[in-house]
Amino acid sequence: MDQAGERREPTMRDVAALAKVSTKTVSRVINDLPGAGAEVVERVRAAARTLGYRPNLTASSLRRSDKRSATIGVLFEDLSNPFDSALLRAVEDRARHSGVLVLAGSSEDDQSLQRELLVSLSARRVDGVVVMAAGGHQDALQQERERGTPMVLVDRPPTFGSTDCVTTTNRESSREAVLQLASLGHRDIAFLGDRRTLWTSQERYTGYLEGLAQAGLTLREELVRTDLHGADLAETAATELLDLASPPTALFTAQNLVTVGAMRVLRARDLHHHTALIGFDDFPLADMLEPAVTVVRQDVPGLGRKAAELIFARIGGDTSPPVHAVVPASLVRRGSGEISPART
Amino acid sequence: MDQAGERREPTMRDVAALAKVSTKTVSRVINDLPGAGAEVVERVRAAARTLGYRPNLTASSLRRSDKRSATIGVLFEDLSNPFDSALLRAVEDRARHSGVLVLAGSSEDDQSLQRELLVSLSARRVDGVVVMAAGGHQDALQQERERGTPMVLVDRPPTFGSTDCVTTTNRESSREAVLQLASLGHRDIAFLGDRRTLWTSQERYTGYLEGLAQAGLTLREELVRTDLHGADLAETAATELLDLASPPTALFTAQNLVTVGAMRVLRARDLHHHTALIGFDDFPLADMLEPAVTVVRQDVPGLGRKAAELIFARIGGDTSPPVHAVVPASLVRRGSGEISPART
DNA sequence: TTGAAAGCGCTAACAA
DNA sequence: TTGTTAGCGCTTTCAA
Repeated sequence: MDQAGERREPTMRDVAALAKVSTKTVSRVINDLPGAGAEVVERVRAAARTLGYRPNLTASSLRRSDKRSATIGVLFEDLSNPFDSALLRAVEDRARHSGVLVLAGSSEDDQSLQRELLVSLSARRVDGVVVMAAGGHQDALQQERERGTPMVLVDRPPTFGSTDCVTTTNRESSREAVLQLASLGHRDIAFLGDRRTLWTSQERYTGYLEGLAQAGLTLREELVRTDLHGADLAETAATELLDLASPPTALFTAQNLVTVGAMRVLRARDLHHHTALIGFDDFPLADMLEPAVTVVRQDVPGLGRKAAELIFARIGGDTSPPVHAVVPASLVRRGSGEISPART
Repeated sequence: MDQAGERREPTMRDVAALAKVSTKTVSRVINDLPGAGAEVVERVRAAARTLGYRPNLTASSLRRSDKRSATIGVLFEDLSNPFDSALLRAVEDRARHSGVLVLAGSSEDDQSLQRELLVSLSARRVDGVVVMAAGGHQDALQQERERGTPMVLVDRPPTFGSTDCVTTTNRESSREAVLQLASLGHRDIAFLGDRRTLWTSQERYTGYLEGLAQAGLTLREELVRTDLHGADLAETAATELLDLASPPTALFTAQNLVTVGAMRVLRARDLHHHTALIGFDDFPLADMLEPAVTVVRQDVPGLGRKAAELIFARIGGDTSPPVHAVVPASLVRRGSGEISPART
């Protein structure tokens, strides 16, 4: 008895044999190249259909002179994070228009994992990569870039030259947030930030300092808490801040989960209508909380589109000097950032 | 002047030449295969390093007898959706352990787009696919499956046999939610659901009906609203329901965005502490709202892990009969579902 | 332990 | 318009 499942996958040769033409002709038909008679085209198409022929892009890109795989790599920190997945989606949409597929991976902000994934992508000969660089040195990225792989960094800039990047207005928007709080009369504005090794954290902190300076306020070192990786650490920090003899009347939380942690504490102490709060990064339902949360909103689809645009330009052969594109974020006033300090 | 960028990518041949061995020996070293003298291994490694050689998986998988690409495809509805991206992440984690990369795409619940993406994956000879089937017929999926491509459906079952799938307890958990509301004395429980073409919507509606029946309640047709695709439509529907002469005292919202839309309306009418609400699908900050929202929570990482486990088993050669795995969801009581009806 | 020859499925370069 | 030959970078097969 024949086992039906054991049929060999049909190739161009099989199609050619059935259509009584050469493989080259089949190739022309499959790829819609000119120089094939209308009648022959039909015969080849019919043969392909009969056999259930599927083109093999792997074999094709191996032989083709441009060596394109029609695939790009995306290496973000955590694909389940809303920011990362929104970016991925934006890149994917652009890729689809070029018939390009996306190989996606999460590097968990781990250098060696990022290096491994990069090697994996490299072995598959992706046409380019969009990367959220893991903290620390970027040797692996630089090395891959110098091999000639088109590369765009998002969210964080390269520590080496020669590659494009797309970031948001971390510093300027943070400054704006602090100025907003200061304009309401707040003089004791706390800063709660994520890991200091992150470029974005540093930028947001610098913006905070600039805001204070511009508003003529003095920095109170004890109101600055950093390395708050996760909502739990943020809760602890917020608790300590509010326990100070002279607690802050406003909080600037420089990251998503930090904002959530701080909110929990304010709520637990029933201070959420008395202590002002502005967070960096928008989040779902921020408008449904009480009070609704004022945030700095990044233009995530905009970041993704720009990154995609750049990588495809480079893949297309653009050799102009590297670009650092900055996509503006905006302050979304919802209430929590518009609370004035209690009169003294 | 030489253009440094014009160097040809080194191949195994180049490495072989430099190490003064055959390409076969290089192949053995690169793939850590036995049968290579310790001394030769070192010479080859050194040569590879000197030249900056990168193995070409594309060429390798073309020639190799198993034809594996060490790549799987993931085709979900929308990768920027938290449910989808959490699933992707779970699959990716499992894939990484096998040195497999993930080609990811969003089909937007569009059949023809799904078909196109499937063809793209197929052309790249992925070793298997994990798919969230788009609504309507599944001809393309079935066809691909019947070619022999290992396939696991998630969230929604296949309309054809012969393939694995992983879903959640849509019906049972919906029944449980309705029974919870009924046990508090609610007799007028509304159902607000997503598109009726979705299998999950149908299942959740069936669970709703079962819950009513089991509680001895009569179905009031006017309390059932379906095809609410997006928060806006849900808002409209909720408004209409609350405008009824005899409005519902409890809402069962069978999808994420529907829950959000309903909440907005309850809040706008200041009914959020008086009308009970249970939603299907958890969402971030559901516990920070007032009242905190009671939901049916799917075990998303569990779904993803199970799907990954199945696809890798099939890729590994498992030919046992197709499985329909069901991952239990759980009712998370937070407050909004524990509101009793006003006394009459 | 090592290598020579053939060929995976396809396209480039040329010729007819 | 169509076909022939060679070869992409690698692994298989088989021989040394």
